Amino acid sequence: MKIGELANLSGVPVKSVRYYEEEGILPAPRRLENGYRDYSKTAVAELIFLRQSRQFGFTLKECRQLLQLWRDPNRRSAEVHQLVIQRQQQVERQITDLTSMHELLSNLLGHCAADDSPECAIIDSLSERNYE
Amino acid sequence: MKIGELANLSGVPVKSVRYYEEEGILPAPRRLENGYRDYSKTAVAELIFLRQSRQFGFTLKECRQLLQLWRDPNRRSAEVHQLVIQRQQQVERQITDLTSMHELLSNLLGHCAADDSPECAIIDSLSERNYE
DNA sequence: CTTGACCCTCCACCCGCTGGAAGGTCTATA
DNA sequence: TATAGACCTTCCAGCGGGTGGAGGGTCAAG
Repeated sequence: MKIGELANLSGVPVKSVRYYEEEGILPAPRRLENGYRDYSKTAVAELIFLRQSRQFGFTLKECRQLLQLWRDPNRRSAEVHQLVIQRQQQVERQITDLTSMHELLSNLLGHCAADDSPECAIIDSLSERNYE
Repeated sequence: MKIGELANLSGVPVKSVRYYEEEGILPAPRRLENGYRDYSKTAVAELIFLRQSRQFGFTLKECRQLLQLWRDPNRRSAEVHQLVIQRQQQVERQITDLTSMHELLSNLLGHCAADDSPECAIIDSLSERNYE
């Protein structure tokens, strides 16, 4: 199968497929006589796995590890678990940070008249030298 | 004042100050006879404002707008308010997305034995063609 | 014989910096 | 006076994770 079909079946753009190959995340496929890349069904599965992993916010580096575990019939599921735990903790941190940011933004908004006058508590607040 | 002192007073790295100038977010300062950049107190205030805005997750483009409003004595506070509202909505979206991601990760983790065996519900789950 | 849909490689760009090379300038000290 | 060290300058490269486009080759249908 050529790269276009692979892209269709996996839901990963052609450009990204070539990028993943370049980055060594996917193995270079064999080539047809005319130089076109020729993929097997395995590649479809790998790319679906990759796409899903990316959707969970794993970096390409982490995806590479996950993919290696995916390929390895002797993997220890604890290793996979560990990677996912790490990712989850990162997500938790991000949520915490964004939540406090949201609160701060609410505070700012609460003190702004939001009218035609130039007085603006938001501007004033952002001018203060906090958290240095 | 030279760029190092400005950096110290504002809490913005020297490299970033030059970058902001290059990007047209900060005006180019006058130069000393030896070619060194020479800043006024205003620059300190601008950079503090910029740093705070960045901490709230505004892009540099948005920071440029905010800074223009900051400088403009005839600004309408409604404009500032609008930018902040937009940012807050973005934060809300991010939190929503991360929260559902967190939930999905929890599901994955719940079904994984996390031991020495290769069977792994996480791997299986990531291999499925969901949400296509 | 041409059109259009593919495919190829290579280079540039996005954002928001950060690091480093290679060099100039200024002050303090031996 | 020489030199060390702390500054400052410009320019170029790289991060992650792609995306867009130029400039070309290949193939099947009409």
